[in-house]
Amino acid sequence: MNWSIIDIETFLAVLDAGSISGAAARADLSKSVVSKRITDFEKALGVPLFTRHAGRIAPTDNALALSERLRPALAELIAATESVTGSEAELRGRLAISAPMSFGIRHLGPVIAGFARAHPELEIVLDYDDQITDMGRSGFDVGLRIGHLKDSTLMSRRLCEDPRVLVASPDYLAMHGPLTGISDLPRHEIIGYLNVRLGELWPLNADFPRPRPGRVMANNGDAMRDLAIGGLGLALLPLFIVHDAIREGRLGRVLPDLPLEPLPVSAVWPPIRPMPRKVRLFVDHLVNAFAGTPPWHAKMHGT
Amino acid sequence: MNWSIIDIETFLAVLDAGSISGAAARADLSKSVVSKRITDFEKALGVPLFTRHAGRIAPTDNALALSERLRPALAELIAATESVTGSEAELRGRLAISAPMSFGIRHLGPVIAGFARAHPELEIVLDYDDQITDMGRSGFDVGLRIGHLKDSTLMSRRLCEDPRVLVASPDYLAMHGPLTGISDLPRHEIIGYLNVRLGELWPLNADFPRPRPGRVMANNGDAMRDLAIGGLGLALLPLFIVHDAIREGRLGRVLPDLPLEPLPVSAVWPPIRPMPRKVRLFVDHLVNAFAGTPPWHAKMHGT
DNA sequence: CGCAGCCGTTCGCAATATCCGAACGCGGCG
DNA sequence: CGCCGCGTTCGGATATTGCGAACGGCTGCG
Repeated sequence: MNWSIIDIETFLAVLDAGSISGAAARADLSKSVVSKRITDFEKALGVPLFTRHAGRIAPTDNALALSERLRPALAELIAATESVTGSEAELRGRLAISAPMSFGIRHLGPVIAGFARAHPELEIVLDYDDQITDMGRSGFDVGLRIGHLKDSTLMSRRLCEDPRVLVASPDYLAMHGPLTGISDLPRHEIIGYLNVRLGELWPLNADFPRPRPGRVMANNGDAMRDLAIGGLGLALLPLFIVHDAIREGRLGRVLPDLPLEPLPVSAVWPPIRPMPRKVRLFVDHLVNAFAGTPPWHAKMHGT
Repeated sequence: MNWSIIDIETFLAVLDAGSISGAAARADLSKSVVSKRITDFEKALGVPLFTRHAGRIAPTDNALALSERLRPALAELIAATESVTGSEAELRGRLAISAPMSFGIRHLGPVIAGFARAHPELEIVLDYDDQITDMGRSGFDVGLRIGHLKDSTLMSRRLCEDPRVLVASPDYLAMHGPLTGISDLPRHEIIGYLNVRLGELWPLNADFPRPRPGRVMANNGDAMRDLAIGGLGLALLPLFIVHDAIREGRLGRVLPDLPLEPLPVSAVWPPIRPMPRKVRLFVDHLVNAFAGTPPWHAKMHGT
């Protein structure tokens, strides 16, 4: 047997990145290293894993089937080695965390930094991306999710709640007319969220009047807010994202009596048994950090 | 993560061998390499895996628990990489075969050599040892077994039958008196088989008269035959082992009407799903090789 | 069309990792 | 006591790995 764990991890990284140079950039390695590892792994297996088209690669069917089998086996191998750190030993290995970008930028940095300082032998990988990652496929240990959970195979724990408000800029309203009741909604556009169709973004009943899909969209809340400030449409956004802009008058809240339920913020993780200690400790850390008054509540009531 | 597959395999090999030098000898490596790999692995995990007592090592509880989890995960990882060789690709990797010594020496050499020639990229590891190996722990892919199978968790396939006969040398009989009926049996000794107590070796009912355990024993059929030729007792042995000595008059068959059923010869393998292709092809090869008249039947009827 | 940019592959070289064998200390045994 | 077998450490030789440059191919743009 002449392949290594690093060969397997490189193979999976190239699959996930879709290219050798992408995987190399993520791992801070040179392209030639990644290319050579893939070639060596193919040679060890005796079958091609990728087809090459003039500087482009595409996975073979064999490669896709192989990855389906390698991921859980590798995860178990890693979990086994990490499980052997007894209850009193310090955390080791890698903790990979995914979180929505806007939430992560604002509220997770110091929380995670505190955890990292408490566990100096633990490697932390943070991925802020609003795109819902498939926990089983992407190799993340823990994710934070805003909204109702759709993947019932994951373990989850509620952290806090995230209220949303419908907003628009004064310029937008001046240009597009009044919005004084729900019957005005269909005459307006709403800025799109790239990762979710309007049907899912707009949380109220199908019978309830709704704005039209807008001609602009973005893949995170900060960008959506800025487009709304720019007068490009309504925006339905978490309060923590628009709080400052509302206070500064760049955005106004519209239809404050809309029956919008707050969204839950939860930690989720794959159902590996036994639960990896690093995951348990991190989730506990999150729960403690968000216990009581969430940060944005404190700020809003302090002004 | 700074351990490798080789670290894991070395760790498991040291556990199985019970010592660093034992594992080094099996792998044809120097002691210092194995010692350093264990130390490096312990360092990577952050916990000791072995306690050291003046040149002796003993596994910690952590080590034993870890190995229970690592073995199946590693086996799956290896099976995954070996599964990707499509139906038309040649076999690769390693096929580890265990078989009883006397049977292996006589009848398996050319069969396995033929298989190895047909699959030049496949590494073959042969272990002839009458001691029953625990397939799940020892890392063998296929085993041959003579006798009724006791491990119902293994997959198995019947190859042929192995008739046994009770024999003694003319010298033994001249010295110890006649053996003309079963009532004479308790007056005689039978040569012991190291891996099996007499209760299991003697296949007939407990009511049935039986010879006494002899003062000599061996761990394989060839040695037992030679002890019988040397006049040290009766011996109950597969026909293929004593066939030549009977023909040459060095041994005589006694009580030919004893109701001894032939023993089944089977191939066994662990229930990995999907069945590794190399195992399937090898078992098919064995079935073909032993189809029809077993080799020892042909020789006996040819004289 | 030419050019720039991006892709993956190959190559030579420097740095790093691995393996070997010798030496050492320890415990058990005769 | 000496011998043996055990595991550990060390220096040196060998093998492996990673880097960066060069290359060819393809695409998009002016």
